[in-house]
Amino acid sequence: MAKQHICITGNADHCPKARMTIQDTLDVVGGKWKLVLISILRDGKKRFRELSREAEISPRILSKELQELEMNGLVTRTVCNTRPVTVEYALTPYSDTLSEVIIAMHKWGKQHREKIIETP
Amino acid sequence: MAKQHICITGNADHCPKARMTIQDTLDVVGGKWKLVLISILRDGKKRFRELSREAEISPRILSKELQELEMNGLVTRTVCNTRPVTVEYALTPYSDTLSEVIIAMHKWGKQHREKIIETP
DNA sequence: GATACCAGTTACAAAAAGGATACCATGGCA
DNA sequence: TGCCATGGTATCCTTTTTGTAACTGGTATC
Repeated sequence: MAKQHICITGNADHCPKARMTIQDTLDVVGGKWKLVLISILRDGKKRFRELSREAEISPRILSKELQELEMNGLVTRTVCNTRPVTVEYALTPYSDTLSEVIIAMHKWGKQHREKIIETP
Repeated sequence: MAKQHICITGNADHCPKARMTIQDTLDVVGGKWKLVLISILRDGKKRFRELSREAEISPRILSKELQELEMNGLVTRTVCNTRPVTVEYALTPYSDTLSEVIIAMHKWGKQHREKIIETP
């Protein structure tokens, strides 16, 4: 993750547009968890443990994924001064630009599930 | 890959829709290469070596990814009886259902690239 | 015969991802 | 004082994914 094959020099000839832009997206939001976490956070902010439980993801991985999402400006981390300190994770406005991707994947997953159930 | 967390029994209460459907999609089309390959094949059918060169993917991985895509009904494999045997890979009609996902990811990658270039 | 291209496969290595457990610090409660 | 909960981190280990290099087998070309 975080490698960027963004070619600023712009020799677009050997840099087929479609392939590269999709790889750029995957660099930021690819992998097993990032889109799932964003999709969960679309229901509203959550705390660390809540996310861990809802996504069924171990603290270690969750911590790493959230840091990466934060670095890419998709998620904010807020420490609340409650009695046992709690931390809230929420989506940034910028993450809204991913709506189309998430909605498309959500729709496809739904229709695909229906398809493979009716034709076993 | 190929694990399915599709819960046919349908206890949807502990099966939050958005999360699961996105994971279903990732099971089929997740990973580093599948969407890239599909995106390349949208320009038209390609042979094995062509794909290998265009995606800069090694034969071993390419072979595996194509098999998985074929198993999921997204790609067809056709052996042509040319002199050195060639094999053509093409998208199936069903793969068109992924258009929205691919186009959305393509658009996002493009705009994200522009964003991070202008704000370094 | 030597070379090269086709479509892969095999064996092996490296890296990434994932999981389990223990641990830290803070503070509330009994 | 001991025990719980919070949000993590550290350590160790296993599994999965990805990559490299070499190789097969067939055909065509030089």
